[in-house]
Amino acid sequence: MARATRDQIVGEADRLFYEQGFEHTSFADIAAAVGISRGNFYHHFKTKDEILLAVIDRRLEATRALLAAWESEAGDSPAARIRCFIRILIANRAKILRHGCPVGTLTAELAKIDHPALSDAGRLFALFRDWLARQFAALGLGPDADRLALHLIARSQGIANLANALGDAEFVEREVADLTRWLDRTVPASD
Amino acid sequence: MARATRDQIVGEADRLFYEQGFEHTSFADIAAAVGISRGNFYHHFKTKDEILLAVIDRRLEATRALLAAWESEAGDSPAARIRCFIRILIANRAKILRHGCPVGTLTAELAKIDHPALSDAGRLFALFRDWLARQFAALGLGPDADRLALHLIARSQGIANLANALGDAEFVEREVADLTRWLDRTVPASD
DNA sequence: GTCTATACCTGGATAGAC
DNA sequence: GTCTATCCAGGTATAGAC
Repeated sequence: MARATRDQIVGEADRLFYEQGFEHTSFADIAAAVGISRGNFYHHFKTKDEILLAVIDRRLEATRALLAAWESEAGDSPAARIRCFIRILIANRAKILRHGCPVGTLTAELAKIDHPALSDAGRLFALFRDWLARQFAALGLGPDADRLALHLIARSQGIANLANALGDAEFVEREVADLTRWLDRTVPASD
Repeated sequence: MARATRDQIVGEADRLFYEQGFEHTSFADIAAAVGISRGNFYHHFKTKDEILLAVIDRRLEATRALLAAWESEAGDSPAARIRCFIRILIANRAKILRHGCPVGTLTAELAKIDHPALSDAGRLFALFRDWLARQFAALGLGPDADRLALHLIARSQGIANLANALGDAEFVEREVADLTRWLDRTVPASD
């Protein structure tokens, strides 16, 4: 079954790009993780850039599913939805301490090596940005919605970044608590 | 003169590691930038890790000098000194938009490839952390000094990170203004 | 669709002449 | 201290058998 092998390749590549970085991960690494030969690998993907784009697509799809899950999970409350976003720092704490934020580290790496897929990776940020902005707008903060969304993403990035550098789990909890207080101060009391 | 060539190598490596990343920069790149042959290169540095350590040392030295400059520049006001720290985001804006924060991106890269020099790079963060904590302590915020220092560094990292991803200079100025207001709220009115 | 074999290149590292 | 020449490992990519 062609699809199954292809999906496995993309899945392992996704994990390895996150854990070891894009450049640091070789075809041999991915092939070994899937349990296929390097030759077979090329039957599914011609170049490394091609598999990077497939990984980004996979992440985009996963992100859309995540946002949809938060919407149904948190019901009609935009503030509760935003809290779902903040809570991923806690839920994924262990991985973030070791490998940082999947979106932020990939974007940073692609920016550094001036990779053409940088703009594609940027769409991951845009997904969160637009979704968060919609939640803030739903709270009646329309004029500042995008500004607030970016602020929140920047704060999250900073926490993930430093948590990764320090390896300090307590720091994450303290900063998440601080970020939650910021949200409470920012949203109208009605919510 | 041995020293001169060595310093040139470290200087160019420092720049290239920042602009292109550590792994992405080859000996050929550095040698070409300095204008020497690869063979000569090895007369000064035996391994790539050796030159990485030299670059980190150089950055540690430069950071100490920077902090000392801020201390004399801002006189006896700890709050003014902290504002110097925040202002580097504005002063280095152009470079940050293109390559991110030199400290944060190096640390993130070394963490991702599990490089032994990660702890050495961590000393760069520690330098800022301790210095900022001392300033907050001087403001009478002793019990929270380290917490506040880390919060400030995380906020800066987030701004640099997202600025790099978005390529948006206006975002930096908005967030720096926000961070400055945070500082004004945090420090006792006396200062 | 999967494999083995292999071509080709880049990058880190060494040897030895000058 | 600087060079040229060279080695070797690992990484991308291709050819072709099964």
